[in-house]
Amino acid sequence: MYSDSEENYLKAIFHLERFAEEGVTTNAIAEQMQTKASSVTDMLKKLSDKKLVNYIKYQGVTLTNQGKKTAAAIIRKHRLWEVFLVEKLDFSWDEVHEIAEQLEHIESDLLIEKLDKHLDFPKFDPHGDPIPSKEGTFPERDKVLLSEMKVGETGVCVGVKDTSSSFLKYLDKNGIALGKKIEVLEHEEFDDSLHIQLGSATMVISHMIASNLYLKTN
Amino acid sequence: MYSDSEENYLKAIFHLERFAEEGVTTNAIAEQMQTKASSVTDMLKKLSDKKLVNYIKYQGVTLTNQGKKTAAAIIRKHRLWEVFLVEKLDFSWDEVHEIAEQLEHIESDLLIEKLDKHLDFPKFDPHGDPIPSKEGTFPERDKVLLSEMKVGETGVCVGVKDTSSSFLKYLDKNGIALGKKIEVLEHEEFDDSLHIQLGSATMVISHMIASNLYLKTN
DNA sequence: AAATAAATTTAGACAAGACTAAAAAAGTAA
DNA sequence: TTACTTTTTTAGTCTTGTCTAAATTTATTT
Ligand SMILES: [Mn+2]
Ligand SMILES: [Mn+2]
Ligand SMILES: [Mn+2]
Ligand SMILES: [Mn+2]
Repeated sequence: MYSDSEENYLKAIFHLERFAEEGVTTNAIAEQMQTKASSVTDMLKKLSDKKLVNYIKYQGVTLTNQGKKTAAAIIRKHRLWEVFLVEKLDFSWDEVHEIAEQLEHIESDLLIEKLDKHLDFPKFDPHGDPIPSKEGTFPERDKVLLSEMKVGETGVCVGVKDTSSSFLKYLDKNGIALGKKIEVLEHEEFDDSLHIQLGSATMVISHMIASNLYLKTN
Repeated sequence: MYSDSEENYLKAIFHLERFAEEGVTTNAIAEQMQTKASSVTDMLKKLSDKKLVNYIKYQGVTLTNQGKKTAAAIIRKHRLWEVFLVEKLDFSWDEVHEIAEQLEHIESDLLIEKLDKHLDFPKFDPHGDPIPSKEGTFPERDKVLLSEMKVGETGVCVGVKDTSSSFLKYLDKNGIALGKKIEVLEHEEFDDSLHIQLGSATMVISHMIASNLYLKTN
């Protein structure tokens, strides 16, 4: 239906649109996609011709409904494959993104339906990101950054903001994983580091870390 | 490493090479790939530059060792994915080829290693075709076409020669599947049809069918 | 309101992979 | 051996997706 490149642009615009109040800018897309602004302009014209984006010269783009639906479908595939890689093939959560980037372009509705069933209809991927339904709606979940929690509060890890390999490996090394319970014991004013209770252990965590970890508080 | 198109050409040449005494001809490749002879010539030059084929103008091509190794790796991926689709996702054997055609181009050695393990290191795909090892060697298996068996002989279905959806569906409909035991009861001289014993049932099978079904005789 | 800077688009080029039409080589028949 | 046929290659074109360099538009300063 759509080329890999077109799909990647749609995905990039979709992600950028959530933080943009106006249209998404050419430069923002170029940076996200690691490409040149002129290449972006070329592609925006093509996507516009195909009614996937609303594009007015010099004014950035927004996705059309068709564009949003298509982007959601690609994200759905990406995240389902990530679940597969971690749950079934025993990959660790820092290894799956690049492979999912390829797998997300495999074209077969039946395949995704069967994969979804095989994985028992997961709602969140290995990084805690929501998996959109076939219809394109994203499951919501209350979550808050660890850095925004007050001393004495308790929560369960449900996601990461930064999904870089180095951050995920740091969490692994320190025994922090999705599903783990954390209590904020103490807040260090000087550098905003936190003392936390993790299972039976207690540890100190920098603000950098705490501001990239999502918890669900009850 | 190599583009999807290059990989597809290598695969086509690999399959054609097994029935060609001389080099594989341009026209044969064009037919196999559903493309034009001129496109084939273009690609043969590229593959030759990359030392994947031995190509002399007007004399057809053969794969180099590097070409053979690469082709085997792609076939390995294709067939492992087919096993996955049938064994884990519950596809039927007539639905998997097109999807495997896409999945075979996913690039990750680790993925294939883990998939292989997940599937418990299968040696044959859902159609009975051998899955080459990581090193590129194909497992052998004694097998004979049902049409070449003598009256009274017994064997177990281990593969199909024709893998078209219509043939596979015919087999499904008639309860013929890999692993099933078949005995040749009678040979009809007039049209070479066969009366066979399949489990507790007896049935008549045309020569067309019998000459596309491989059995292992003990 | 100019002048300057930044963002964006256009123009022109290139590589990959395909095609058509024409030329060249190889094979076959008279 | 010459004529005809088939196969293969070459020449030139097209599309997709990318790039650089230049032009244009928009935004920000003085
Ligand atoms: Mn990812
Ligand atoms: Mn993810
Ligand atoms: Mn197949
Ligand atoms: Mn097969």
